[in-house]
Amino acid sequence: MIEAKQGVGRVAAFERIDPAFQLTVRDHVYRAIRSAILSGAFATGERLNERQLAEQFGVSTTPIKEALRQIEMEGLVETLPRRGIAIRFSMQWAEEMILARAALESMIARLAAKRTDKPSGAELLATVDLMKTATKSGDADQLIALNETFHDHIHRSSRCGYLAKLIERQQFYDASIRRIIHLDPTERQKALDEHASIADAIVAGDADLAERLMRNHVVRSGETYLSIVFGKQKAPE
Amino acid sequence: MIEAKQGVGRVAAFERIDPAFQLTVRDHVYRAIRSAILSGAFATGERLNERQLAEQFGVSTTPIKEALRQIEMEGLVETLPRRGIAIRFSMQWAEEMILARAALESMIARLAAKRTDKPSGAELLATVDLMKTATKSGDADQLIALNETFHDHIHRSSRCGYLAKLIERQQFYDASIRRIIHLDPTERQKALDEHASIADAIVAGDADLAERLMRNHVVRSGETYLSIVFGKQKAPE
DNA sequence: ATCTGAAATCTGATATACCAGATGTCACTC
DNA sequence: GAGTGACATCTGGTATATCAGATTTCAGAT
Repeated sequence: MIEAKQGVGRVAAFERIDPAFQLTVRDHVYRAIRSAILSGAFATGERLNERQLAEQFGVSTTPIKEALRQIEMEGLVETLPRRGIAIRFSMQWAEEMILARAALESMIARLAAKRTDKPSGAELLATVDLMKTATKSGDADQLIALNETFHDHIHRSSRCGYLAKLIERQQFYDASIRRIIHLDPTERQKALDEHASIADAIVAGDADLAERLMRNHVVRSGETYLSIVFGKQKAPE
Repeated sequence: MIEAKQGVGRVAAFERIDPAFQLTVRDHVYRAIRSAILSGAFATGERLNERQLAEQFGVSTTPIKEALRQIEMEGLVETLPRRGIAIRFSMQWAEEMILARAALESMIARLAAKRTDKPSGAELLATVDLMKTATKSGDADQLIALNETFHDHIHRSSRCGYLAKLIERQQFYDASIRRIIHLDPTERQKALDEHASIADAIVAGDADLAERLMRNHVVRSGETYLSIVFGKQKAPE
């Protein structure tokens, strides 16, 4: 008995692995193609070929087909039965993805303000504090990670699994682009101020304010990304 | 030459058929399974089996797999590699789908108010007039069709292809449920009033008002659908 | 030179076979 | 009787062959 107790104490605390975590060929292909499209590797209207992709990846067409169906559901390509697969992503598409994310993220911020509790609020404010430090030191990688943590906290506080998943699909820029942005001290400061005021609004339970601030934040930072990825300024409305 | 001219004049004006219109087995399966899930044919957490589905539909597993990947991207099922496919749709999921649609549809209404022009505005108001007539006569089928026309007009005025497509996927009720709703005169009148004021706001170019009205309309009518599909009232917030 | 349309060819769509991880069963051990 | 682990079996994942619509090519007719 004593030994058993000691044994339990010594056992390494292996974390439970997420069943959906294991990497399938399909998932790898999905991410690779998606990322290529979003980074602008293909022109709008350009055709993709299932067999050719299969050959490039060195796999059969089955996982390619499944990945393409997924990418199609995201609206990034269009499948024309027996004719081909055409790229749909464009600057306009990217603009609308930002708007979609702004709409959804502000909705989730509103709910988070209504549903958050003390401990969650404290965590959110703590994250903002870490952001303040990282902003001063200019640690881009840390800021990128904290940014994700920040939005994750809000998603969790909102208790909206579906909305959170939907928002994930509206992201068209990756870490490499984010890093470029966070090199600019002015941009870093703007983002920090916005994050701080959003956190305050949520903790204070001010749903309307949180919603408005979040939308402005997503739209503004989205436009900054747009100008980097597509190299031109969005026309004012 | 003269004959050619006459010929052109006599040629029936066949419309160009949409290449994506033809139906594939995959698409049929996609719609059938999606519809079944949304109508509550499966309990949350229940498992689907690819082989079994293939047998039921009388086809191979390939189109089944592709359809399931699509449905997975909509968040209605979750694929656990080598373990199974689990239903995720639930009342909570439906609530969030309504919120997502409210967020997106209000965003698109805002843009429509900014971007609409004279002829489009006239069409929208004309649609509302037809709705008034149909509401009085209580023609449910006509109302359902006009409802779709109404929202389509707004989507087109907004010039947002991506957002419009995204919104389509947030619909969890079908014509049969809509018909039940439109049997209630009170509900019909409410919907008509909302549609009329939304149209007015858009035509007047009042983006903020159009946005607010659209959101309230989607949330309110969504809750009515919820109570029908899931048979209980949503708790007030 | 232009037009026609049959045939070659390209593409995605579907069917089938097989692989490997996950799960369940149950004889065997202690 | 409780625990163990080999094995049968179930599931989705992947590879391959074949089907059929769409497009292109190009010889032959005008």
